[in-house]
Amino acid sequence: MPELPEVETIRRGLEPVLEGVHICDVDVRRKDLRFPFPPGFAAKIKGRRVLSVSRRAKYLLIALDDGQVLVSHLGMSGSWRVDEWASGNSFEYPRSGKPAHDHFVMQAGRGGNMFRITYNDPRRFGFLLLCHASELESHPLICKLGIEPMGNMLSGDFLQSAFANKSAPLKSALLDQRIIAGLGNIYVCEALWRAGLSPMRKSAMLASPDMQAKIAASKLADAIRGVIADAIAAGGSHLRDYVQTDGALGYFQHSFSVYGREKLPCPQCGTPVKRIVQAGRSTFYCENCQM
DNA sequence: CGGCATACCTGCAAGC
DNA sequence: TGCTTGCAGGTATGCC
Repeated sequence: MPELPEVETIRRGLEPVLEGVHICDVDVRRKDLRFPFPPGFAAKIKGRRVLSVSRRAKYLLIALDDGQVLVSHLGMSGSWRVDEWASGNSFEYPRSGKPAHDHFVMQAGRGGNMFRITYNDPRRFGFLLLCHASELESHPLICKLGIEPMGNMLSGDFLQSAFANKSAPLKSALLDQRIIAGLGNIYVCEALWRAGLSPMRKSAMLASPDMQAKIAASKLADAIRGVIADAIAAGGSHLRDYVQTDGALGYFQHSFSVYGREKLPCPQCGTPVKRIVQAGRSTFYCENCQM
């Protein structure tokens, strides 16, 4: 479910709830998600205070007051939910009952407010781990990540040097987290459509020194930045108060140009959108607009 | 090494 | 209606 814009939206929802809370109870309800929980996982979190909620690529980073960082990756179906209730009462689930697949629950308080912060993940491709802040950058899952698509590094020049000599199609290269970290299947499809570039184009074609390639690379960088910014803006508009209750795509899913729109008309030219499979993943594109 | 298929797991929609 | 099938937004692994 979540690509970078969804993770950023969840981060913005969690930040005002979590910052400063005292974690008074932690409940780990499975022995594993994608990875096994290490022994003592809950005990290392219990009693801590949350300093900040940040993000690197699709990873949520919850910094604790003893130097540990709770790292959360949502996989395909993970989400965080916050329930608030009045201090002094015990928590009660709404009448609809306890949701399935709540795997990790923290109870936390700040002032007179009590929060229950729950990680839910039906497919269990996500994971939670603890890492010391000083070792985060060298963590095997983090250290190979490429640049942030919202950061200053992303430019036509960057793409030209990153794609030089790469034989992989643009679709695969953009999904490669070691180059740009945080793009997933949806936003790669959308960015390529905005840039008017075929997902099958060899990446190296963008790296040639001629003006045409330079323009295409720069257009692609702008398209990536734009599609991510638009999706975050749409996700942000989905925030209610301080709580983002799930990892839904917000309103941006209503403005996909090609993703999930096989046989529907291209918004630009009306040609039916094509679906193909590349490296085992669906690719949606317009064969008329994307060359 | 790069690039691709596969595995992990559950839920859901489409098709019969 | 109820079953089967295929597909899903991510990442690590192993194979060529």
